[in-house]
Parts: sequence; C-alpha cells; structure tokens
Amino acid sequence: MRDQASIDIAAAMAADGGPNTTVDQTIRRDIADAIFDQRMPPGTKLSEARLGELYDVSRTVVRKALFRLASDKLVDIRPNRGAIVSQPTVEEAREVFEARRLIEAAMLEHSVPAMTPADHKRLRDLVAADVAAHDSRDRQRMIRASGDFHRGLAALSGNTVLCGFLDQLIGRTTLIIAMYQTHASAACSHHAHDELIEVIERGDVAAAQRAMHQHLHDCEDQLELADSPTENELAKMLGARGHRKPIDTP
Amino acid sequence: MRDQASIDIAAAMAADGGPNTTVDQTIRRDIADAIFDQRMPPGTKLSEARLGELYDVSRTVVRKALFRLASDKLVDIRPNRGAIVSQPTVEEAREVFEARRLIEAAMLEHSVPAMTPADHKRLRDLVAADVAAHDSRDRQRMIRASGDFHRGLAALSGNTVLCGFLDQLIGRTTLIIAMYQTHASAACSHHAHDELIEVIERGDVAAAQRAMHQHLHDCEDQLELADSPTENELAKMLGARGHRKPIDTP
DNA sequence: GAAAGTTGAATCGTATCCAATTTGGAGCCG
DNA sequence: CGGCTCCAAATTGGATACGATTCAACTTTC
Repeated sequence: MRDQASIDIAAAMAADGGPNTTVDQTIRRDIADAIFDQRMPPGTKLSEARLGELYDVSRTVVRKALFRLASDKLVDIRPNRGAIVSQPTVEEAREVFEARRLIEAAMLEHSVPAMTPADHKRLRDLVAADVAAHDSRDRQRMIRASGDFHRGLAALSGNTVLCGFLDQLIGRTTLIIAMYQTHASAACSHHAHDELIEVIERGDVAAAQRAMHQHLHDCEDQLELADSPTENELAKMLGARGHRKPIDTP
Repeated sequence: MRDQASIDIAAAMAADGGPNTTVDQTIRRDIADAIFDQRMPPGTKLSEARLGELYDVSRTVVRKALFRLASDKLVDIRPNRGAIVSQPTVEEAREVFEARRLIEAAMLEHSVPAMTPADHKRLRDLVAADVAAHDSRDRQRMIRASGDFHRGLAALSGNTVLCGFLDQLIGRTTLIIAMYQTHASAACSHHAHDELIEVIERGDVAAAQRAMHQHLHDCEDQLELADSPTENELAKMLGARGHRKPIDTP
C-alpha cells in the first residue's frame, strides 16, 4: 500500500514535471498551431475517428478539443456533418478587424500612461523578434511574432478579460490572413510596430491610438476582401444567382 | 412521396416554431436563466447525474451543456471535482466592468451617427420595458430588461463579433451582481438609460460615450467590491498570510 | 442520355459501461 | 480525547457500442 502510494506519487511527479497538459489540450494546441502555420487550410475536414487514432485516444476527448476550438471560432462544427477548419466570410473578417481596432486602441488609453521602462524594453524585444522573423523569410515565424507583439502589448493593460478576447481575435485574424492573403505580404509589416512603439514610448496616447488604428486598417487593406472571391464566397455568389443550393447554416 | 414531403415540411415547421433546440441547448439556457434570475447562487454544485435524470437524458449531453457554459465563464469546471456556478473574484469583476466600458463606449462611436429614427424607437421601447420592469419590483425582470437594453444598443452597431463579446460580459455582470450586490438596488437604474438615449438621439457621440462610461461606473460602484469579502476572497487572503495551501490552478 | 429514386458507406450523436480520483467517515494510535 | 491513516461510497473522466443522419455513387425508368 505504501508502495502503491509511492508509485502514485512518482507517476504524478512525472506527469506534472512535463505537462500539466491533458491530452485534449495537446490536441487542441496542435490543431491551432497547424491552422496558424497554414498547414491546415480553411475547410479541411477534421474527422473525429481519424484524430482519435492519430493520438491513440477515444473520440470523446477529440470531441472535447474540437468543441473548445469551435468556441474559439477556429473550427466550425456543423450538426451531423462533422468539423472543419473555419472559413470566415468577408463580413466576418471585416468585423474581426473592426473589433480589434476598437479594443486594441481603447486598451492603449489605459496602458500607455502606466508603462514602465521595463515594459518598454519588453515591447522592444518583441519587435526585435518580429524583425528577426521577418528577415528569416519564414512565414510561420512572421505571423506568430506579429501576433505575439499584439498579445504582449495587450498584456500590459492588465485586463485578462480583454486579453482573452483579443487572443481569440488574433487567432481568427491568422485564419483570415490564411484565407484572403494576396501576394507575398503576409502579416503586418513590422515597420508599423516600430512606429507604434516609438509613439508609445513618448507617452502620446492619442497618437498611439491613431497609429494602432491605421496599422490595423493597413493590415485589412492588404487582404483581398472584395475582388477575387475565394471558393466559399464563389459558392455563395452562385447560390444567389439561381443555383439553389441548400445552405445548412443560415 | 409527396405525402412524405409534406410531412417533413410540417415536422420542420413544428420543430422550427418551437425549438431548433437540441436538448443540450435547452439545459444550457435553463441553467443560464436560473443563474441570471438568481435562483442559482454562485457556488451551487451542478451534478451531472442529477441534471441528467432531471432532463431524462444521459450525462453525455449534460456535460456538453456544462462545457459550453464554462466557456461562457458562467460555470467553473474543476478537474475531478465537478461543476459549480462561477464565483467571480473581485479583480475579475473589475475587469469585466472595465471591458464593458471600453467596448460599449467604443461601439457608440460607430452606431450613434448611423442610427435611424426607427432605431431610436427600438431603443425607447427597450427603455420603456426597463421602466415597466422597474415598477413591477420584480428583480428578475429588472436585471433582464437592463441587459436587453445594453444588448439592443450593441446590436445597432452591426458588429456581431463585438455583440458576442458583450453578450458574454453581460452574463458575467449578472453573476457579479448576484454575488456582490449591496442592499436593494439591484440593476442599473433605468434613469441612466433614459439619459443615455436622450444624448444618443441628439447625435452627440462624445457625450454619449461619457454617459455610458459614467453609467457603468455607477453600476460598479453600487457593488461591494472592496469590504466584506466573500468566501473565496477570504480564502485568498488567508492563503497570503502564510497558510501555504497548494493551488491546483496556477 | 438524363433525372429521379434507391442503396450503401461513412460519420456523427447519444447511451451505457468501466476506471480513476475525490470525499467523508470509521477505526486506530498517540 | 484529539489527530492521523485508511477504507468505502459517490462522482467524474474516458472508452466502447449502437442508432440516426448525411453524402455519394449506383441503378432504374422515362
């Protein structure tokens, strides 16, 4: 019995040492990463059974992960039709950017005046990582570093609730970029981040808000949100022109 | 075959008329309503088995509902210890109110200039319902009507993403009120809503934003967010005074 | 030859079952 | 008599099994 206890303790230690991570969290993170790194394009089917056997786990836990991802709007679960990587519409994309503008600009009002030199350094480090990623020509790194800058800036506001919202929005933005990106220019140019941090260090709230607003607008404008519709948009247009195709999610 | 088609149509009509609602949605809504109406105080245990037999359904679907509620931050699922109605901390409460101030004020900037007379009427109707609820002395109706006003105002911005965020925040606010309300004054006074709509109809964006900011501040100030700590706050304070108690969720 | 109906495979949703963890209390020892 | 250990009941977490729904290909008929 004491043996059993010690074994239990050892097992617990081992489990704690590596991850507090349950399996479903691993799956969730893996899929999210794959989406962010654009290895899983929007629309890819996510079969519960397939994922289950990939991770050698039951469908129950897979479904848990998919549910969580659905609440983060990264995957879309259609009743009786399975889960796919979300295909955000143009309107949704515009709304996400608008929401980001509102939230990120508003957060600056509180965070900019309260920043310490240490905070400024943290931001500069994040921009440096952004630049490095940009130089590496690695799109994954670029997107990730850009997101990390925005996340880090938001974290300085000290409001975890808003950070949670923004976190979701950044994830959705990545998906939107994957879907509507035009030529090579993938993420936000890091120059904008450089400019932004400069204004922030000067403590000029209004200018910082303007810069953030402009920056996000530029990101949105780099996408093809009007012409050259992607597949699902095409389907929508065709549907409106008489090819009555039953839409399941009205 | 035509018979079958007509039957299907009839069934669909019936289903749509009442619920497109699957059982788990019903459970989810019922619990949420119970929380909002303060019939379920924060901390109430939500046993899966009990709920399952109440709705004559398996635990699987109950867990689905609980999971969804957890992602809305209305219930708290502790590993191996079951689900309880969330007990928001004081910091969480402050953050929720701050988030609401930011979001709701920022939304006005877009919605106020774009409102039509019809929109104004809609808002007036909502305020009227609010007043009626207030006169009825029915706390449930008061809270609900107040929330509906904020929801309706947000809907006029046309941004469903932000509306979703605000919807979650309003739900959490209700929970916060249930936990930290002082004497009788439960929800926001409807006078504030009256004032607010007046400024909105004048089209004065800045004034409307100020009014919204002030209104939410007043709501927050009506709560006891400093003295008379509730249980979980007490536990935290004791923990800080040397009683090293291992926290499971760091 | 094309359109409608039918059949079949695959996948999802729910129920039931078994293992793991927590909790409360009984028993034992100091 | 108080505190600790250990065990049993209850509850949650995960796995498997079965029924329902959907999509696609095939057959049949006009």
